[in-house]
Amino acid sequence: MSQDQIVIRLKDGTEKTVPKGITISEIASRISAGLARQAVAGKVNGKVIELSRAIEIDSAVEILTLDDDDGLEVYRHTAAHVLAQAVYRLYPETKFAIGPVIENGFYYDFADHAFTLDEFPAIEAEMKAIIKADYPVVRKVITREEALTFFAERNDRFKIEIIQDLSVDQTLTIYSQGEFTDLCRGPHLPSTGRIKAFKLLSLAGAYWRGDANREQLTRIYATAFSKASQLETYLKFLDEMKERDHRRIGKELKLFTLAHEVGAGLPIWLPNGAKVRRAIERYIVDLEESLGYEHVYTPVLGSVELYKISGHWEHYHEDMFPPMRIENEEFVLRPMNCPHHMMVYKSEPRSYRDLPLRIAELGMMHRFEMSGTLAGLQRVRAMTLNDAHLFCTPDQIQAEFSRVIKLIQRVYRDFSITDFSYRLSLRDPANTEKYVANDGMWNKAENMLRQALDDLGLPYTEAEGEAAFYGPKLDVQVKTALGKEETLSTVQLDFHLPERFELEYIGEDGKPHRPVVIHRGIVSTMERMVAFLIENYKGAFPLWLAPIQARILSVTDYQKEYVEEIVDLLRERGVRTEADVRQEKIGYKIRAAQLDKIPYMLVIGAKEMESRQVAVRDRVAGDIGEMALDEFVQKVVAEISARGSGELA
RNA sequence: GCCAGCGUAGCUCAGAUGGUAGAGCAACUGACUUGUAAUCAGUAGGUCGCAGGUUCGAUUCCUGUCGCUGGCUCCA
Repeated sequence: MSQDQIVIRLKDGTEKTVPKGITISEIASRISAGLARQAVAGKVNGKVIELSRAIEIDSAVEILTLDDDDGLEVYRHTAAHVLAQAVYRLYPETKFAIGPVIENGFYYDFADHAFTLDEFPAIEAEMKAIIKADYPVVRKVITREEALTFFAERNDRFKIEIIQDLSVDQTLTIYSQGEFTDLCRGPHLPSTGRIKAFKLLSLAGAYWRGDANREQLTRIYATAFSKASQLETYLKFLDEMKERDHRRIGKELKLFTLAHEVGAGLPIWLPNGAKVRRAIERYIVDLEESLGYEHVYTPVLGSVELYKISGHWEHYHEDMFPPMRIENEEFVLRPMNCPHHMMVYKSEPRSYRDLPLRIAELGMMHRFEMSGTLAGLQRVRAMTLNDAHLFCTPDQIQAEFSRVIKLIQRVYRDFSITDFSYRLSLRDPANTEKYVANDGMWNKAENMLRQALDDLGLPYTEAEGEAAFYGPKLDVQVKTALGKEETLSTVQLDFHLPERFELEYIGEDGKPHRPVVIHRGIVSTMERMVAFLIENYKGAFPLWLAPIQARILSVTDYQKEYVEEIVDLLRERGVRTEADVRQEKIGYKIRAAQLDKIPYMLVIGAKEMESRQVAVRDRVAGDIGEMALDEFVQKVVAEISARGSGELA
């Protein structure tokens, strides 16, 4: 092969010999004219680069189109630059921070101009003009000095800080389109005209570099799609997600209420919500007791001294309600149940024969959350956690951990929760003062968790800075109706609290040893769990969780007594039942029951009363015909105890 | 807490470039005794979040404040 030829391997595995220095777009043209038209970028040896970039060595080459996630990312990234250019034209005083691509869109952070929503139409119009002008996007490698000079001239403090923070050997590139130039790693579309559909979505404050102590910038959220129809579909999808919002459904179905007279973040559980919560509480307590957990009750108040021992006072102070002083002693509302459970352990001398000791509680806690973060039942200031602390010997950690994972999997199956992921939450290495100091302990705990996860073969991601102050944890992450990720279940390995509380057990050797504690929450706090379930089920709870499981509808007044008899019978058998004997047409009552998402409606007319039958209507399947009353009772009782996955309406 | 937006009957929403407000559903009353997603008629319900200011006059304009929503920090 001649010196000026190289070999490229394409996505389908075929190899091509091409001239050295060939560009990505030339390769695309050689493959097909259609691909050349659709190409937005290339991927060479795993790295995404512009179509205009040349290849000098043998490489694996992939042509990216908007059907590839990487291609769409390039597209949105260029859209972010178009947004910045439009802002630069309209409000030249604006300074530019960063404009990354995020899931489903992108944003750009600006400073020195106070944006309002009213300006969106003008910005969008300018963006359209920039797209129409079809400016080529030109990449240029520059030196650190050139870059610093350039952005100093533009007076852009953010870009200068970014450049100064990059390592000296980092190659710097700038991208220009028309009169606008931005510091950027790239890659980008060949020209602005390639953008077809975009929309500015919202405005938000965001701290520079995510640090609340630094300048607050204005962030514009936006999205872009390859086709207008896709954008439409996405916007419609956002609207539909809002229909799932637990705050909306919680109001409609009278599950809970929030009143400012009571206080922000302090929810009131209305009868319907309380029924759901009680069903969950019964379920989890029974299940835990069957697995050897021991449930206790402990007070929601605790002496400040208790939290000084635990370390909460030192590390968690700011998240707690301030102390109240009484008879020369200070008390706080507890933000976590762990210290009380430590005292359960300490209530008597322990032997290795007592371990593992699994202390559980539906423990109510209060945390001072900033007002701006509160949201329905999802983020509150008073919450009840499905908490437990497993006290065990070091040898038992592995087995206990895996029992907890199995419990999580069992519970998620019973609740039909399928969309979740595991996250190993680690200490933030850059901010160690947030955590209790003991590097040996941290490393040991992190390694043990990682080992346990690998042994179980669970897929997981790692997240720095998400650990509890006293130790690393495994979190189970789910998504809310608005697409935000949140933690539902958590398992934490703790070598710290046993130390602070000087916990001991007498080992086989007759000597005292220190136990290890595993903190775990399975069904989360009752508040967050119910919020999540409302969204997951769109308010249509499966039978075993539904606040009202059956509603008995009379066709006329004359069936009133039989209806009451059925209600009494079902209630006696533990079925949450109510009557609708209003003087309304049956269609009206059925519609009302459907809107209330009640799993079973029993239609009772003269016929049914005569034959002691019930006409059963299923929330999803509709009219499923008549059956004997006893037969229905058996059916519904069996289905409740089977905890059927429920029809996701 | 910070940035932006919003705040009209129980709920969902109209409305006037300043002359004290409407609809549907829900509620209540009456008639209809009704067969698988809305029977008809009537009644009642709001100092237009709250407090100041401008004005002859404000719910509409201005300021402050409270609440809610989205986001940031935080987080079960």
